[in-house]
Amino acid sequence: MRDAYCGMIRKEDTGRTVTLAGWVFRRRDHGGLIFVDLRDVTGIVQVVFSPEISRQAHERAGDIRSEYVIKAVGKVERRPSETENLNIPTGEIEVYISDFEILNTCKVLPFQLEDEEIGEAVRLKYRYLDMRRPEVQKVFIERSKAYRVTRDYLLSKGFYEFETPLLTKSTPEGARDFVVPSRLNTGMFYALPQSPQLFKQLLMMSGFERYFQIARCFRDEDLRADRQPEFTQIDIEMSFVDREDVMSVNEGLIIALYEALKGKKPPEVPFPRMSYAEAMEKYGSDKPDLRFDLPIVDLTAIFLKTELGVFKKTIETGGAVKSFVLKGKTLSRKDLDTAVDTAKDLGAGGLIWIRKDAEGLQSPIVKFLSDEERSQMTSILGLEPGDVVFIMADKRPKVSDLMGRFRLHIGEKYDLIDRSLDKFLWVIDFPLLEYSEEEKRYVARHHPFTSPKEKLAGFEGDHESILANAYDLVFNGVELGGGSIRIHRMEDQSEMFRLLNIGEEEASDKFGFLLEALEMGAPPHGGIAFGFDRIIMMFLGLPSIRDVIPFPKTQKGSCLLTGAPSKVAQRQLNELKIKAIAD
RNA sequence: GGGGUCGUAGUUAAGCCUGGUUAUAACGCCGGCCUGUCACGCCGGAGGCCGCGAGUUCAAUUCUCGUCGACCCCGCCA
Repeated sequence: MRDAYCGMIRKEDTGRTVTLAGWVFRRRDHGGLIFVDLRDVTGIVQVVFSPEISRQAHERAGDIRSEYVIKAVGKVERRPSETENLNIPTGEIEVYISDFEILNTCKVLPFQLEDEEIGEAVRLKYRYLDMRRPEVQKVFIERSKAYRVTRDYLLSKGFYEFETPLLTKSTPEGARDFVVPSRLNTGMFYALPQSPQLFKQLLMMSGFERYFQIARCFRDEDLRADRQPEFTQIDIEMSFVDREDVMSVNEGLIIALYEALKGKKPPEVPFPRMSYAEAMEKYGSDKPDLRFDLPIVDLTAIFLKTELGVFKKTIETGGAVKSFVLKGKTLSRKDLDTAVDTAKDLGAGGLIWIRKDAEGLQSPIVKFLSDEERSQMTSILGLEPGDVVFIMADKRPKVSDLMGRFRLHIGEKYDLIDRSLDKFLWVIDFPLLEYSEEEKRYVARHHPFTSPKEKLAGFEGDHESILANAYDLVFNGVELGGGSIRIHRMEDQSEMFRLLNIGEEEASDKFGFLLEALEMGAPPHGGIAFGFDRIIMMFLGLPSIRDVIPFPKTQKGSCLLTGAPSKVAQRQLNELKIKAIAD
């Protein structure tokens, strides 16, 4: 149909007669002369309709409108020198059209493609138009590149690519399942996979040793800027490996993706590591953003004998006093009051601020502090005039979490985040278990097949002190992925179930097939899964995961383009023996 | 489940706090003119259930409540 691409024509093609096909991007009708920017997937080129070339083509070109689809034949010519457009790659030439054909017309669009400020709802309703925009197309071309880089890298490292079932078994633990009714088995349901976790472990038991899948996963939980109910993971599992093996192979994958999408090497290789304990202590988060330094300092030791009521009470009941210092910013009394309000919005009981000036420490509470407390604070925090200390006191895990979120808020608000930096971080040594208030028992922090760093047999101590052979990769404060070395022996798995308070019957009912496989020569194995969409989003510097998914869902989980989810015909429900109990 | 922001021509916004005139602008659209534009230019024109419903009021785009939708966050989720 065509023999040249719009965006590829260069001055070297001068004199060539080309047949182009594409969309009318912009039209500049001068009456006697009509310019059209013709666009295809490669870019745009200026085509000229002139009565001196073809009276008939020029006349008909008057009817052309935005986004008409045309095929046009013409001769490539150098532009007159003063009319070159150096802002576009094809700006040195133009194509004089001798004949053209309108392949399709186009109604007036609901929004202009060149308008960058269109609301997201309109863009999603007409996503196919939104994706006509070159900047949006670029995202998905980069995404396509990322698939290829992933496959090239993993295949070159001896991995085999698999597909695992989408219609699978609902398993407890983890996220809420999307459920699919089975017509052939009335009253029974499949679940869409939250991840291919159990299948990839079974493939290790099959002896493939290195598995990967670019896998669609489903989780029926509330959406966020970086969370969609269906998303894509790079899912990986390896046999006869320890933690170092998994981390180094996968660091290589992430570096390859970073280089492909950002066109440069990551700043720090190998990626630095931090224990979960340190991350929580210093940054109040298991995914610290290291692009700004605002470390949290524990002041509990200073205030062991304090007269200040809040601190005294908190410390007596086993809580902690945490702080960080904001340097180099001038905060008014109003700014400080706003900070207190923000802290309360985050869920803090309160926030204490102390300002250091030439005379000393200024704060509503400073009169309750002893001289020693003041001087210790000044020296431990290295306070200088102009600094502001923010302090919270609360129960232990809560105060870290609150300070972590407050740290992010202050970092954001006072523009402390150096956006030119990219900070990778492996977070390791996660706790194996965490207490679930809801279920009144310990649950696996990662999943129940994660191996502990030490033997569980006979363990009777503090459940929360057991560390897991697990690792997360964090990038600029966002979790890109995580994984673990798995339990591969049945006796260790039984110990794990004992700690989780899962009975033998329940275990065999829910995961029997996996447990049986463990007893039939399961090799040591471990793996990781990365959020593919998140990687694309982060490496392209985009603010939302919706920007990198062709047809994403809104925050309420609906698709504005198709109208999903929707009601289904009564006949379909009848076949499934399903009755809706609410409208 | 909870907290917050937003909803006005096709699009993006102003007006609303402090109720009352023909609801304003830009882009887009339609018609006319234009042979060197590239966000072409100039002249003229059309286009509104002010998201929806109730309430307050002589009077509501404007105030109140509810509801629907979009977005951000907490819970939830790895």
